[in-house]
Amino acid sequence: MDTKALQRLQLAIGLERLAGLVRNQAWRDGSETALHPAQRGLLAALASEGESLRPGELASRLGVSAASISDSIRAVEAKGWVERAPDPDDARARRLSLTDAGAALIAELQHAGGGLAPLLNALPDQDAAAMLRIVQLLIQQAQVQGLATGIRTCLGCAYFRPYATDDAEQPHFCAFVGAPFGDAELRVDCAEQQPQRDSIVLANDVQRFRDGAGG
Amino acid sequence: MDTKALQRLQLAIGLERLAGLVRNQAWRDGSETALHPAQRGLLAALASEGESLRPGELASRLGVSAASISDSIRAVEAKGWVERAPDPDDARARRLSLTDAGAALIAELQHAGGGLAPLLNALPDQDAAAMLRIVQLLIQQAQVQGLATGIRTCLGCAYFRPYATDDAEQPHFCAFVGAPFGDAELRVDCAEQQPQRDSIVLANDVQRFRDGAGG
DNA sequence: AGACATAATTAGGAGTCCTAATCTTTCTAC
DNA sequence: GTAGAAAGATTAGGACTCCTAATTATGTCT
Repeated sequence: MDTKALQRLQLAIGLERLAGLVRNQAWRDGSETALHPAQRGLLAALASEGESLRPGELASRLGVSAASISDSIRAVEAKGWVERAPDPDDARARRLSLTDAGAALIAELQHAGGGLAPLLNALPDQDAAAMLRIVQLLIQQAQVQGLATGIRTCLGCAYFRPYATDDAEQPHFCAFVGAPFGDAELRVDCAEQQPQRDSIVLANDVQRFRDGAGG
Repeated sequence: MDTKALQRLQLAIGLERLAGLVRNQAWRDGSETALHPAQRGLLAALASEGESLRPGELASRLGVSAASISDSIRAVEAKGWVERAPDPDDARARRLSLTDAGAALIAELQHAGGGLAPLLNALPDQDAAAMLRIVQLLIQQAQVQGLATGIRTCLGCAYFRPYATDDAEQPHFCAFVGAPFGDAELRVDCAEQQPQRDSIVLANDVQRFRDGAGG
């Protein structure tokens, strides 16, 4: 096996174990309020949205099937953290929103940082920024393959202009907020994200983003 | 929320989604042989070991409880991929080994690369190497917190000498194989790994590894 | 020999996922 | 305007991953 293949295999093993860590171990911090990532993600999505969401939106946001989100909704509804209401615009649909208890819980969890935060806080700033950029690349690649289509990253956003400035510290530009920014401010879940209609449009810029050095 | 906290939150969200991708979506590639990460990890551990393993070793290697590994063993045994035999040295224990069918399956899966490989192959070499280094840091941090104790990384190895050479390309040194190497050759699952007895010993070197630049 | 520790398993339960089927409502052609 | 297709949500059924606690058998130490 050549060096590159070995490297990718090691990376795959590492990511696999990290993923297992995230979904099986790290969230069980022993506290009363420990919550499985699926349920936490559901509450977090509602909290970040501020508004109510429909089950279908939630499913695509979280990357699971409609049937699965229905299961998770039942679980968090039974615990009194979300409410279902009919959708005034579409009688087929429902609107989900956080109860006060649910809002308080997710706020507390995000403030406390959760099981993964201690790992990430231990990361040097430079590595955290690098990781954020790499995560964008991986997610974008997943989107190209039809996975993870609901994730609202900068790299998949119509407003994103990678390496559009001359400033090495803040090389990117967001056409929505009209401001330059750097790798450290990249977003993985941006409420203002506008999915690119045509992924070809930014192909060149994305290439530069891939190269990482602004080249 | 300050910039740093926001960044870590975005990173947490991104890793969370990536973890979900790995464990829920990416492995379902539509092929007949698609295998859940838990079962694949079990077979891969046996394959990389070459020898038979005991359930307990497997459990610590994969970071799940003994009861959970028992479940997974039942599943792969029912499919004819592993065999259980009594352990000659300890009548309480069992030895697990791959059947021919199991060995063929895992070899095929690893050759094909699996669901995650296309994402990783799309990553520029430099980013893959950076990622490998960061993954080591995250896993080491997890180990410090008592999670993921069974993962055999360079950073947790008694033979590892980070930044022990003057060569910027191959700054690290492995005292087991007696050779210098770079970030791209870091191992996440090394059969020769010898866990450090005292994590204090290499504290200074690890600090340099954290800083990333060999400084 | 007695006490304790260790290896593995089972029992029981929560919960995440999936596909397929069902029901209702809305959209789209004719 | 109405028939048929499409879309939103749910249920049914099933595989499976996890856990803790209890159980059984075997080792080890004094």
